[in-house]
Amino acid sequence: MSFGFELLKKDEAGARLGRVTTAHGAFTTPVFMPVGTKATVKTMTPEELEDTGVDIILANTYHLYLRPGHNVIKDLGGLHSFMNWQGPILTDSGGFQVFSLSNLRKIDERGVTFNSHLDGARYTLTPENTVEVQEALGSDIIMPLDECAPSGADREYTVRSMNLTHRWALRSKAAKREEGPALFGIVQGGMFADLRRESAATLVEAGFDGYAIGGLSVGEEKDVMREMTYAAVEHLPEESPRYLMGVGTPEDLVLGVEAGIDMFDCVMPTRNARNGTLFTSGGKLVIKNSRFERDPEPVDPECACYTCSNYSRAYLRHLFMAGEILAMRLNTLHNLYYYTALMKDMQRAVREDAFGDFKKSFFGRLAALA
RNA sequence: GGGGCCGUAGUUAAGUCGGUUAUAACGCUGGCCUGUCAAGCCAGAGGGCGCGGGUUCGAGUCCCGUCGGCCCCG
Repeated sequence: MSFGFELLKKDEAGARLGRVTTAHGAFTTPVFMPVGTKATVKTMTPEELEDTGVDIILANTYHLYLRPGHNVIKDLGGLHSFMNWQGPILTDSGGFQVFSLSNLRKIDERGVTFNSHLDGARYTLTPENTVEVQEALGSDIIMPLDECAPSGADREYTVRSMNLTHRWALRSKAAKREEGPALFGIVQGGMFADLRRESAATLVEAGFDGYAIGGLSVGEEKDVMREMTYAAVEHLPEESPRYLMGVGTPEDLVLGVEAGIDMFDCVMPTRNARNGTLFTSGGKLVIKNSRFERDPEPVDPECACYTCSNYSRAYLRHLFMAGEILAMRLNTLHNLYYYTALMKDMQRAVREDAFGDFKKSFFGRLAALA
């Protein structure tokens, strides 16, 4: 297997600089992975992703299994060839859909039975077939099936759910081909710090190529999310990559890196772009607001992206209000550029022993412009 | 000349046999979006019913007149 992680540097607070190697190339961490659920990061071509600085993307097992079907993709040479993205790909297992499509599924020891959100057809995801599907897709990093419990889950439910997730993780590991992709373990444990520690320790004992922290940013308070992150990280090995699943806002990313997280993914930059919210060095900007009707300035005067280099807020607002497809493209391009640039800034800060200063100026600027 | 239909938010319409603060959609304004069921979701503002009379306890709903638009017959 060609997967590897090298920890290049760690600062006193815990922020890390690292390097992940996969079968489809290497990338520096901390890294942000845009979400390309259905084998496309919505509105962007792979070339455009590369140009904005994207290193690795995420795709979804559940969605691709339903359509077009993993065997179709396998027959066409795998996901990389199919979608023309030659960089690393991480696939999520469908575990999040256990949570987000909770009204359409049933969980038992064997796995999760869904009614397809597309046509209602019933089918079952198990730890084993989830691994099989992800291997067929040709993913570089695969995730085991897990249960992402709701934020309000009580301790009894959470313990049961966590233990089930652990058993599924072991079954996933057993199902994986020897020379297959990298497999991460997913720490669960809800909003209970001791369960988070227990979950991390259990998975580390079993041994995985990397460790993800799942089940966060599901509606809990920010400080709870932080506490859970720290509780899990505490028991994760230095020499393995850590992935905080589904997170988050720019502020979350900075705090996550400080907590020692190496990888992140989130729909926020892409979805918010399509819904008219842009991220800037001065905070969020809702481009559809009427105050931008005649604003000739770029979205973020400090941004070097294609959108900011060529178009005014007034034009972007016009495109958005008119429902033009280009609005979503230009907005997505900007947000992804902002996110990847933020990660590169943090990499540089850790490399130069200046992460503390970076964090201070990052939050200072948001506060000053708020 | 005769007959008929239609005028209700910015727009297009719904308003039962007259009965609380006149509906909806789109548009507009604002907010939200965290391992994508998401070009999505939530909320808000906005009209007193073409105009003038009348009947009635009560009129967008009924009657009369009038203005505007459309249609049919001469």
